[in-house]
Amino acid sequence: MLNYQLLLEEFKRILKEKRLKFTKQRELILQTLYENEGHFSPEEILSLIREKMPNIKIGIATIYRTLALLEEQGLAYSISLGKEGKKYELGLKTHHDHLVCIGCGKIIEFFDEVIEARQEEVAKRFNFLMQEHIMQLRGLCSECQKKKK
Amino acid sequence: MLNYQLLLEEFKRILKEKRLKFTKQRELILQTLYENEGHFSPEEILSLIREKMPNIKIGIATIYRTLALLEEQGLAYSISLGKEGKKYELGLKTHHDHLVCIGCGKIIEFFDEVIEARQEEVAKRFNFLMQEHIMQLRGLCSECQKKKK
DNA sequence: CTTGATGCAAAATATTTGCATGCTC
DNA sequence: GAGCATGCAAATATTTTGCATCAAG
Repeated sequence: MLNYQLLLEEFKRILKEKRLKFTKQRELILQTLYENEGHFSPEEILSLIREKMPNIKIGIATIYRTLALLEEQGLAYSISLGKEGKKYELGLKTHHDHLVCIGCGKIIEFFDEVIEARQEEVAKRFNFLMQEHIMQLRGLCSECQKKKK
Repeated sequence: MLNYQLLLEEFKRILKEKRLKFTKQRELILQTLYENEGHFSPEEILSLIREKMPNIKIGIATIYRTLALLEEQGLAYSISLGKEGKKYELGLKTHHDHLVCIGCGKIIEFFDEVIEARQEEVAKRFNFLMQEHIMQLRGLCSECQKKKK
C-alpha cells in the first residue's frame, strides 16, 4: 500500500499546480479514504470524519466538492453497481483484483499478469490512457458450492 | 446479439414464475433497452419511449420500478461512473466489458478473448464457480487527453 | 491583502412511496 | 373478481449552488 506521506505530497503538489489551497478539510477527506479500506458514499465519509474528529467543522458540500476534485485528479474514483449509490475509493492503491463470493461475501484478492498485460493492450487499442481498472469475478466459493448441493 | 423474441419470452417466463404481470409498459422498457445500443438513465429511457409512442401513458415511477425489477432478474445492468448518474443497459447481451473515460464519462465497450479465458482460469485456480464478472478500465479517452494538454 | 474554500441553507435533481384507479390473469 | 401495476403527486434522498465569511498563500 502506498505510503500516506507520499500520497499527501502528491495531493499538495497537485493543489499547488492548480493554485488551489490545502485545507484541513481536504486533508481529512483524503486521510479518511486512505485509512478506511473499502468504498464509501459521501455521507459515510462525512460520518467517519465527524466520528474521528468531533470538533472539526465540515459540511457535506465540502465532501462533494473535494471528492469531485480528487476524482478529477485521479486520486480517488467512484463506482456504482446495482442498487448501491455512488461510492468512492482511494486511487493510487497497490493494484489487486477481487473474487467475490455471492454466497458468503468472502473476498479473495488475486493478481494475474496475463490479464494485466492484456488490459494495457486493450487500452492502447482504443487510444485510452488507462489510470485504473476494476475487475471483480463474482460467483460461488468452494464452500458455498458444497452448501448448495 | 440475442434475438428479441427470445428475450421477451425469457422476461415473460420470469414474470410468470414470480406471479407478476406482463404489461405494455414493462414490455416497452425492455424493448427500448433492446433497440437502443448504449447506456441510459431512467429519464432518457422515458424520453425514448415517449418519442416512439407519443400516446402511451407511462410515468417515471414505472421506469424506476421496472428497471429495478429487470436488474434483480439479471435482464439489465446499471453502472455509474465519474460525474454521470446511474445508467442502465440490457443484460443478456453478448458479454462485454467497459472502458470508462473519467474525463467525459464516455463508455466504450470491448471484448477480449484472452482476458475472458484467463478469468476462467483464475476462477478455477481458486475453485470458484464464476457466474459473472465486472471489468472496467478507467482512464482518459483520446479526446480528453488532448484537452488536458 | 487577494483569492479560493467553507458552511449553511436553499435550490435543483434524482429516486421512492402512498394511494386511488386500471389492467392482467 | 382478486391482486398486481400504474400514474400522479407528495415525500425523500441526493447533489449542487449562492453567498457571506473565513483562512491559506
